[in-house]
Amino acid sequence: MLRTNLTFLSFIERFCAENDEVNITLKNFKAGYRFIEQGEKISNIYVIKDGISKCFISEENGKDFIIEFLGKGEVVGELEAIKKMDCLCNVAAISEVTAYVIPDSLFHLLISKSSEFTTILLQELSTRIIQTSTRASFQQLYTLEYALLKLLKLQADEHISISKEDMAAYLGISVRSFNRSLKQVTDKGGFDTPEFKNILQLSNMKKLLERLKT
Amino acid sequence: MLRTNLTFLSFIERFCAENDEVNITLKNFKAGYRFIEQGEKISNIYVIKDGISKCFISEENGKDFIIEFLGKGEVVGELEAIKKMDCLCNVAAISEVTAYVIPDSLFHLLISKSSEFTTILLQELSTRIIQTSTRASFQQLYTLEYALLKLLKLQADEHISISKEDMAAYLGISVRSFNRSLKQVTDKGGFDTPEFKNILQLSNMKKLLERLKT
DNA sequence: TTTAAAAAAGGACATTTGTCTCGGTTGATA
DNA sequence: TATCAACCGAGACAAATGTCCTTTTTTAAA
Repeated sequence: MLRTNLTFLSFIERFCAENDEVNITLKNFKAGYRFIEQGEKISNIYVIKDGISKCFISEENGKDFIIEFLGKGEVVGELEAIKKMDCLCNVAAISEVTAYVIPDSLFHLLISKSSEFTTILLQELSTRIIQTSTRASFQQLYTLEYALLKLLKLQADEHISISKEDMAAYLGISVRSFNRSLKQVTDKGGFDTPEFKNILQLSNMKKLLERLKT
Repeated sequence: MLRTNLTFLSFIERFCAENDEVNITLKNFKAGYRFIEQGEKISNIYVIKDGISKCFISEENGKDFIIEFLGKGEVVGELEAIKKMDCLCNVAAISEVTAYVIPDSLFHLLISKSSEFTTILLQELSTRIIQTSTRASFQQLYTLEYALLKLLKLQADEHISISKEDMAAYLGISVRSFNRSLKQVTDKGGFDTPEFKNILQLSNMKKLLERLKT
């Protein structure tokens, strides 16, 4: 659920180091800041150097669906550059985020000049298709409880914690349903370790943080 | 829902025409034949020349989820070649299918030697991500009735018809729910045109066909 | 520390979806 | 044509989920 791509990140950092004059900058975003807005035009690609973002689609009925959480080395805006289209999703910082900003002209140049870059990009896009498809299938065909369990375990494994609102949006359900399933899962036991208590407690604090920063 | 990529197809056909010696063959699959099996290893890429296939994931709980219906020019097996992994999905012919079979060595060669090919491939992968994400969001956040309407309209637009089982698997629901929603939709009217009656009637025949061919 | 305001959690009910089952329909065969 | 079998559709009930509203908890201020 938290996607990363260290290969991509090191490529960019090496490229910056080796090309002083190059037109890549670093930007900082505060937690909560939405740095890409669905439907708008962009002319840059962002590569996350640090922090966690969420990439989500806002549907016309007012609901949000989180496509993915993005961590180190993940790219945003490359679909828009390749397809020359308006932004498909919103992207917002969940924690403090630092990102490389790459003009799309340079992005296209890299594709045409560096086969190493192209290979990395093909890998990245492939991984996304695989993950998106696998998840769509999983969430449609398994019970919520099962999906929730998986989500909690992932957070434990990756030592992160995500607000309840975001977890619900990721699962495509209401917060009410989320709470209900959470209770079921915890009642059945298995999650009364200090680690999980921490994750759940942190989930609440995340909300607070988001509010403070906006 | 029925994806096609005419650019890809013409590239391959032109490439074959211009390179007599090239190691690309044509294969035919009868309706119903599953030419790629989830979990197996493959060493070819398939490009559909004619006919319609379905690409689906079989989950461990016995349920299937249809990722996409693939028409002319769509590629299969390229993720597996790029990521060097076992097959993510099953792919089965729905109608009679003709496909170009391309060894993955040639596929990799094309990526490294032809920037035109690479561009087409990047476009294809991007389109897939966009479609998969958009659909996942839509199906999670809208009512079934809404999704069903969209699905029926698409079939009318593209002059195709798909079996009820497959439509249900595409929507990630049981056939029972599918029938229920279908009744709701038709009761509310708007679908009593001859065209839609045809589509629904054909849906039943599709099932019959599938059975005959296996 | 107490109190008021805001937010999160949970109860109650309605709606949706799945499972199991039965009855009617269709098609094949004698 | 009569009969059987397979299949499809839908009823009945159970389980899951959403919406709305009340209760509880948390936060902020006096």
